[in-house]
Parts: sequence; C-alpha cells; structure tokens
Amino acid sequence: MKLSTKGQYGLKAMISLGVYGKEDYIPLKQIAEDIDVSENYLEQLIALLRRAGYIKSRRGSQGGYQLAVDPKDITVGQILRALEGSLAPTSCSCEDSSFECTNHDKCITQGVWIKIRNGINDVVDSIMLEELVSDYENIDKGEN
Amino acid sequence: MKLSTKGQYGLKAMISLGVYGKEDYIPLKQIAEDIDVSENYLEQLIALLRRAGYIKSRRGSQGGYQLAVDPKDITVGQILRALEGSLAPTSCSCEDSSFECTNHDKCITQGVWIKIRNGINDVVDSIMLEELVSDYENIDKGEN
DNA sequence: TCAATCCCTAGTGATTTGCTTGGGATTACT
DNA sequence: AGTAATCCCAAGCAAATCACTAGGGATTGA
Repeated sequence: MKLSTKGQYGLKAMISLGVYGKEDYIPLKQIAEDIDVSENYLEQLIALLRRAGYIKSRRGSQGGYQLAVDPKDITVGQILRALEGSLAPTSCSCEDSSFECTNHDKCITQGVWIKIRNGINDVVDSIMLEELVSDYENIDKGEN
Repeated sequence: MKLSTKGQYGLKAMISLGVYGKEDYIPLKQIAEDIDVSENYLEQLIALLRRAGYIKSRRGSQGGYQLAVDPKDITVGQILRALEGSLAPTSCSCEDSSFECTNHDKCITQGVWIKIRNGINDVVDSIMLEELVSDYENIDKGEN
C-alpha cells in the first residue's frame, strides 16, 4: 500500500516550481538538484504532469518548465493522480470502473475498498498546492 | 498505491470465518474454496492473522481455524494492518517511524503523507468485521 | 496406525519499480 | 549559420516485490 517515488518526487517538483513562480522557465537540471533526483528520471515524471496540463515547457536554450496553473487552483490529489493513476486500493474500486469485480454483487469487500478510495481522495483533494508552497517558503525563512 | 492480494484474500477469510461462527474449527480447504484461492497461499495469509491473535487453530484430524475474537470487537483496519503492515503511503509516514525522513524538518511533503495515512486509518478503523459478516449473510438471504 | 490437518521454509516465474542510456528536435545567443 | 542549452521520447535493464507453488515436518482424532 505504498505510493511510488513518482508521486513523491513529482509532488516535490510541483512545489519547487510553485516557489519559483511564473517569471522564468526553470531548467530541469535546477529542479532535479532542488529535490535531489536524477535529471533523466525527473524528466519522465514532469512529462506526466505536462501531459496532464499542470506544467508548461519551453524548449531550447533558456528553456525550462513552469507551472501552467496557479498553485491555489490545483490540489495535491490532482497532482498525485496524474502521476500515479487512481489512488484506489484495488482495481475494482477505481473511479472509471473499467475493471469490474467479476462477482460484483456478491463482493462484500468492494464497499470497503471504495470507502478507502474516497477517504484518500477526500484528504488529498482538500490540500491545495499553494499550502505546500507557502509551507516551504516559511521553513526557508525560519532557517536563515 | 494498491493493496496486495494478501489484504484482499485475508479480509475475505476473516469474513468467512465470521460467518461460520465459533462452534467448529473450519479446515483450510473449506475457506480456500469459499474465497477461491489456493490452499497453500491462503495458509500463509492465515498464519499472519493467527500470529496477530485474530485466528486460532487446531491441528490434526478435525482441526482447522476459528476466529479468536468476536467480529464486533475487531476492525477492518486491524485485519489489514496485520496482513499488509502499516497502511501509510510512504515509509517515512509509518506509525513506528523507524524510517525517518533524512531531511526531517525540511520535508514539506511528509505532512501530506501523514494526513493520507490518518485518512486511511480513520476509514478502516471505523468498519467492524461484524458489519461485513452481516452484509454477507444478508446477501445470501437475498439470493436464495 | 494412519489419515487429516496445521506448520514452516524455500523456491520461482511474472510483474513492477526505479531508474539509465542515448538519440532527436527546438531555441537563444553569438 | 553555428553551437550550446535545453526539452522530448523510446528502449533497455537490474533489483525488488508479488503471488504463488512445492514439499517436508508435526500434531491430533478415530
């Protein structure tokens, strides 16, 4: 029942971009240093977030990445689902339900999995990226 | 972010034992048939639940398994944690915290993981095994 | 005694994870 | 126009984990 490192690094990348703001495009290299992960791997995670419409990019020299949305308009849940897929604990409790329980009316436990899924979504959709960005900025202030 | 089949089969095994009640010891074979899983695999899952004190066993002829607790005294959360370990989404958010974040004061995201963990635990600890057992019994009634 | 049952450990093929590698396309700057 | 900086993309791969299987030992009731 663990999140993969995609969710962990990817969310940190979004926080990092949130801190930089929207004036410049930040190169991959810099974000990778900030959150201590290899550039090549981070690139793949950022691609997921870009395809989801949460990050925009500019190629070439002076290029880089930037948030495509305002941190107060996006939830941690949106970010994690873009990176990890559904946060449901079983395939039979995914939102799209393309994987249905074979014995769907007799499956007692499916109700449990759906409650877990809803519980997770409630938590992560109640946290805006903005909150984490300002947490980060406050810690920096406190330490210097 | 998926539960393993341990949690899924193990919880079903507990429901099955709950339905049988405490008069007889139910042999592994019968439980395995009920929930459609191999005996050898189920045996390993039941061993986890036995070591956690939730199932008792009798060896030898006429032996088998039986709940060691009343279904109204045990939560789905206790069962899942016995099978899966902590339901925390990262090792740095486990209850025992033997895996600490290396950069523990600067880690912004740890707060998110702990909220997810608590959200999951709240859901699963609010469901008693008894509820699932009676759901099962009601479905059987409805179908025959 | 012996058949039924639980108990335990080791092995194993398939899948997923967490990357690395390497080449191509685009852009700013000179 | 050339070149360095950067993003984009797909393939490959070692290690870990998952979901079992296999098989032998211990215990108990008839």
